Amino acid sequence: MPARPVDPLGDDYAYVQVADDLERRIGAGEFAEKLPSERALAEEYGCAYTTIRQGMKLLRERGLIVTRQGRGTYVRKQR
Amino acid sequence: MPARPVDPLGDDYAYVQVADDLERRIGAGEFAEKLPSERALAEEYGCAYTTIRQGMKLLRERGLIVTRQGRGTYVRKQR
DNA sequence: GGCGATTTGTACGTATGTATT
DNA sequence: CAATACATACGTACAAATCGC
Repeated sequence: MPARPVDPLGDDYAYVQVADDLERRIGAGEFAEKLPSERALAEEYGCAYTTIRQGMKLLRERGLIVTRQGRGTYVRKQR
Repeated sequence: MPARPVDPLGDDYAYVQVADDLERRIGAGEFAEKLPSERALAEEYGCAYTTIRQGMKLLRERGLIVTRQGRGTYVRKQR
């Protein structure tokens, strides 16, 4: 279940595409608990580190993940 | 009532300093209704445009301002 | 309606700081 | 102490919305 790389011509902004695709992958159970590092995701999605961070912020606001400095980003147990 | 430029050695992060100082100036009634442009504020505060944007975001979350693309940023009528 | 000027929005790449392992 | 990972900050470029002429 690989990442769907960001489409620069897509209707949505890159960071929204990232957030939506990560949400899809999380929903599919791809990340049991911990997500790859932000830099690794940037490579996977073919976009900038800062764009990944914008997407992650969206997911935090959606309540899907929790991020801790120096540790990583984790899938939030349901709710 | 000039801006208090960002202090790189301050306890708070630059973007928090910006937000706090703008809140102070808003409270003092310096901006009747419209704030200077983000780029102008960046010059005033001696920091990057993107840092101003982070501070503005904080102020939006605090409910103090409203921002509209192409128009500008406005002081929110109390509530 | 067009055009340019202004202003906010998104995106990039990089550097450095801070926390955890 | 070193490696890893997130956080902040910078500067730049271009896109998109708005406004005035």
